[in-house]
Amino acid sequence: MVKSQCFEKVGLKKGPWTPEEDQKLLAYIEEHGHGSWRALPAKAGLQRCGKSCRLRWTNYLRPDIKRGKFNLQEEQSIIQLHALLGNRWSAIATHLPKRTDNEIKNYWNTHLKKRLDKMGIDPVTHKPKADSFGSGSGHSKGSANLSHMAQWESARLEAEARLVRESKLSVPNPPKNLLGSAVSAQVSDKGSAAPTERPRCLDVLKAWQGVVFSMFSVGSSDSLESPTSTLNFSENALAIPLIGVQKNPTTTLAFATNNATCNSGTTASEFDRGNQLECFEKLKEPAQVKRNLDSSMAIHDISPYASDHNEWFVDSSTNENAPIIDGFSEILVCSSLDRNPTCSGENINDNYAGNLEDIYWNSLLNLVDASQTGSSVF
DNA sequence: AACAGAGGCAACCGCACCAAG
DNA sequence: GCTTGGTGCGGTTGCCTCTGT
Repeated sequence: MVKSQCFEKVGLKKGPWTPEEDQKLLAYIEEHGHGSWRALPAKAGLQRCGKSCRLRWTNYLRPDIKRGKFNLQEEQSIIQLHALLGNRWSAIATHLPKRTDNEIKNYWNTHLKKRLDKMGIDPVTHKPKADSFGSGSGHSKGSANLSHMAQWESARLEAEARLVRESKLSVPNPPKNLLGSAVSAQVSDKGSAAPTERPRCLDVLKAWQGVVFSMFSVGSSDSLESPTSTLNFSENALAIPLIGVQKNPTTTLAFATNNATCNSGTTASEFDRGNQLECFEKLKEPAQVKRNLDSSMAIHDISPYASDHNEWFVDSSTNENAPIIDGFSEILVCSSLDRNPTCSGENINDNYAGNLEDIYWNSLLNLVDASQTGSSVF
């Protein structure tokens, strides 16, 4: 199948758009909506191909686009989402209101990628370049679980995308009033369902954020500029939790923060083992974990840009969510029994220890569940 | 002031996917 | 089931601006 590409057509203009062209395109869409992009240029009196018009509209002219510098929160979200989703810029863009996939992609390529690289983090895998996560015999279970989280999130995003398409079909060609509301595929899905709705919080992201991003926050409020935090990786241990350990060796277990059965308030040594096992049984039941995740995703509508957003970012000055991080750290430290005298066989038997990494990741997933109950953490 | 190199970003290109016929 | 048109998406290019010499 050979399609005629728009650039093959003679007489069509390429290159930068002039203000006059912008005006024509804007005026036309404002009046009629875009409808068929292919037919639009002729109707609008533009010597451009439809594709070029669509690109100009979605990346530049759309009224709901925020331009200018990315703030720290946006940067953090991009990094975390990229860790989960890879180069799926449109999916990432759905979680960054008013930012286009193109803009995010450019920002990643020109800023964030280099910055991570400088910090010694592989921008593709989001692991330290001297990989201590999945060392030796391939990836750790943690990586695998993270991968599952990403898969779920991917599935959800795809479902969202389908909804977008469906909603577009049901409301074709929204006219004037489309301006001022979300228009793009990335944004309109939420907008069409409920105009005031913010994009849903990526609950997986929240959990991920709470744990992973602490690595960027240690010792610097502008963590991304701080290469020191990345130097804390040690062999065979997940680095992030270890940072917590270094900060507070007698921390509390809070890895299932809001689950009455599984929760906290006890120190590592006090932690009731029956309680642990009951909790872990729940956590380790994949269907349960997935149900938790699904219901969390279905119920919650907490934007990463909500006013309480900072609650689940690590604030290195106040250490607000340190309990979570430290909780994980405790677990992970205990996963390396030979290195940590506080995790002797008295406290944790071998089988249990063998599953600790599972526990870590399942606990991460459980954090998602915790947010359902109105956690103060999230 | 002039030039060169680097960085940033808008736009292009082509593949992939989907729906309609 | 196949073809075709429309659109979405991610990678890449090339122009413009900034910065250093």
